[in-house]
Amino acid sequence: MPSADRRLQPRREPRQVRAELTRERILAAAAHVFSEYGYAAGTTNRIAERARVSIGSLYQYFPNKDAILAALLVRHIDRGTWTRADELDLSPGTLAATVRALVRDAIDNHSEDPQLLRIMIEEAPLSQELLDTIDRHGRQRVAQIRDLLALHPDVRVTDLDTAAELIVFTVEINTHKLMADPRPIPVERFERELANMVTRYLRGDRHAE
Amino acid sequence: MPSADRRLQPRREPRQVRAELTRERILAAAAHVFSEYGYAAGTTNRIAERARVSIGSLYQYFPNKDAILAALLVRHIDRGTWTRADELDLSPGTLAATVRALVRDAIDNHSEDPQLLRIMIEEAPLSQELLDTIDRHGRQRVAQIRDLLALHPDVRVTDLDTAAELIVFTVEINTHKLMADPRPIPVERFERELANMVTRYLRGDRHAE
DNA sequence: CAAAGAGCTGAGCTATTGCTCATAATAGAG
DNA sequence: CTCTATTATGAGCAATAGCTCAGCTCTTTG
Repeated sequence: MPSADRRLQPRREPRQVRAELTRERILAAAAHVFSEYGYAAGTTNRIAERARVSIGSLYQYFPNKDAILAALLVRHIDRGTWTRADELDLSPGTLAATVRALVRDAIDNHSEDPQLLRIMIEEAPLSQELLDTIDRHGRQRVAQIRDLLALHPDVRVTDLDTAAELIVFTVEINTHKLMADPRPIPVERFERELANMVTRYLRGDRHAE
Repeated sequence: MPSADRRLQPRREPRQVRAELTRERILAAAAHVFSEYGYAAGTTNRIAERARVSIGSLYQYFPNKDAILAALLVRHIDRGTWTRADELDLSPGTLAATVRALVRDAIDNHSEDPQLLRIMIEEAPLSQELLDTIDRHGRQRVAQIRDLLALHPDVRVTDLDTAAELIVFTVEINTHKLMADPRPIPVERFERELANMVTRYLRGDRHAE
């Protein structure tokens, strides 16, 4: 299983509709196969078979197996995550609602194919390039949330940067957990408690620490 | 790469000291190799080589590759996690300190070989049996924390079960993240903010929700 | 309606892996 | 010291993976 070739770009750009369709079929099949078998056992032959495409065709559009998963991941990232900050209410007394919107957004963004998402994040041998892309998006999101927190009058947390990082990660990872859990907590309860935790944290408090 | 044989027990129980040492060397080597290469690329031959043991010897004590990682995981679990509940202070006004102790404990428990731990949890193809073991321990821990929360006078959260599950997972996973992060937050800051979040959540508050 | 290029096919090559087994070395009992 | 059970060895097998390439079919173009 050599994968010395680290290119992630297709070796041939689709020029006909037919080709575009094939590429699409491959990606769709890959999503199914990875999600069902995991990354290691999700073989390229299985993917090709499921896409009803020959293995040769698969390798015309993806230089190697990693590139297929990378394409799926990039596509997911590009679909965007988290509500845009400017659509949120920043008037006093609205923190709970704001946080709740963020939590709900995270849930929505992960309810599509949680199993695939888990595999992409946990099992995939990500290239450095891809890791950087993910990292960049992560930072961007953290920065966005930090700015949001800075603007909201109800936020009384001292260390804004750490707080932003902490809640972005916590919300995201807990959502993953919810989706993957074989016996998950009911969504409403989960959403409420997670939002409560974040809200109370951000509000700070006047008790003795 | 067949692994139809799902046994996790050794095929031969060590009866001489020499054998016990060999087994130990294999496990130590496996920890290194998995931690360095990941599960898939951490081949049994590499492990045997690192342990300075023939591949045949390896297969005398572990029926298959999965069993090696399983043994490492079980060993980690058995080392125990989280402070015993009865050592904690339950008098009023001590919630922050209590939570902080729990957080610190989680950090301590994961600082040994975070990379290996990550691989065990994320990359390992866990058998149902092992999954059940992990699940059981998880439930036990959640139950333990829930009982603790029920006893503490400062805790004002309504849904105790959900709260316990939420904070156990959140603390653990955030600790993982901290360890794995290429550019991690300073530990003290991390510890403080995470503990703050949990404490404030548990305290509840009297603001309008 | 050709010619040319784009797209597709799948048998099979190469590499690698998990693992076996016949054999040798070593340890401990009597 | 001898005999037996235990432990160790490593060449190599069987399985399977990722991936190539020579030749085919289909589209497009002029």
